Amino acid sequence: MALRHAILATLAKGESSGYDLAKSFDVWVANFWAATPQQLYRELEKLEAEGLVQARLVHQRRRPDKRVHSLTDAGRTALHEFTARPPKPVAIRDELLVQVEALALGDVAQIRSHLAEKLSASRRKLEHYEQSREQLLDGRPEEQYLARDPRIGPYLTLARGIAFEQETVRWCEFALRVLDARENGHDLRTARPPEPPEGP
Amino acid sequence: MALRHAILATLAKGESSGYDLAKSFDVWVANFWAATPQQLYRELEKLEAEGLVQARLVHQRRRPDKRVHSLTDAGRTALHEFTARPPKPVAIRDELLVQVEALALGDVAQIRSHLAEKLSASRRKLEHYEQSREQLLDGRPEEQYLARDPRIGPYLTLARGIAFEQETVRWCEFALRVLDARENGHDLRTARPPEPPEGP
DNA sequence: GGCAAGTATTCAACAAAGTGACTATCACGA
DNA sequence: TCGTGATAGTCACTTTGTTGAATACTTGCC
Repeated sequence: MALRHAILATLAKGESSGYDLAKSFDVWVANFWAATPQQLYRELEKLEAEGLVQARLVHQRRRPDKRVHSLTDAGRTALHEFTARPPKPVAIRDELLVQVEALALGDVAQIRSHLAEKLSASRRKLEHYEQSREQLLDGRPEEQYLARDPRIGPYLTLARGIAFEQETVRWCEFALRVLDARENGHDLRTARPPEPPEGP
Repeated sequence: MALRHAILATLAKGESSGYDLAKSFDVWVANFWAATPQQLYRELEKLEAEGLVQARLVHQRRRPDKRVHSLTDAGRTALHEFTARPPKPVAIRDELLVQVEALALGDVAQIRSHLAEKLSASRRKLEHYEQSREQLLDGRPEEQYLARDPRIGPYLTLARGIAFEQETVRWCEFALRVLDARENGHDLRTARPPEPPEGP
């Protein structure tokens, strides 16, 4: 019963269809929770049955009809109660890190290429996040936003996502430098641990 | 079928009992995969049945007997094959971030205290990781380790864990400063985004 | 005019993960 | 000697998550 709260939190920002939700819970987009469309549709049905969410059918001229979901008062209450409970510790499952852990018995060339792919995927994700940030800020200075805008929650989680991906990029670069140096017998003075650069 | 590879990767560092594994897969310890003891014992049974892992019973004088598991050749092969396949994207599930996302409808005071708890938990975890790092390095300079030691895999994943927790600490501090400033109407010039400090 | 790609949702079956309680043994201290 | 806590493992049950479809409409491109 945890995905449901992620859905409620997303609907708190405004009504949306299952399809819209699916896009924002996509693994390539989500910065704090991932889910497949199937999970979302199933959970939305339950939430509706329990009265935490209501749906209305929207006819569209040029597209299939869609069901647009929004929070009910009960949903808002449930969300509030959820935020008051201690959160479960983060669960991270990272197959790439498992592969790196197994480097000694693993296929080093393949792991290198997985690292390289992850690096470019993270860079793309970072660009995407930065765009969302621009949209949220909408030209205003960050300080003003932080001090007053009611959408501070989404801004903070986005900031977390950005920092996480930046860290991922630094770590992939570090790991690749280390592996390169080992293969070529170069010295490692250029392959320092991922000390974060100074921010912008 | 993903936990199994995490188990194989851990056993690649040396044989261990289910109980030992449980400790290193504990949510408070694991830096890339978390699992409960039940999951581990169940998966170990399967791995044994499939011949990827072998177990021997160890009688202990002062403790209950234990079953110590180690990789078979088939297990090593399976692990190698796993590292050659493209990894699934990271899955992160972070209830605290869901709560922060829902800040506008949430219990702000409670969320603040969850952030504060997370902050101190991350600091403890970081201390723990730093100790593991000292143990791995064993007094040698990092460069030498990076260039030659066969346990480079565990070192890299540990480095990732350390960077991740440092990032978590920075973000929690940032979020707490922002919430404080909002509550007190202070200005936010001291609540900058989590720009990483220069490393040690 | 046909086909891919995007929008929008649903079904069925299965695999994996989480919860909570339960059984033991031993060490240590009050 | 009684409880606590660490060690070591098991059972039963429920909830989640994954896989791989199928359906149906529209736009845009070649």
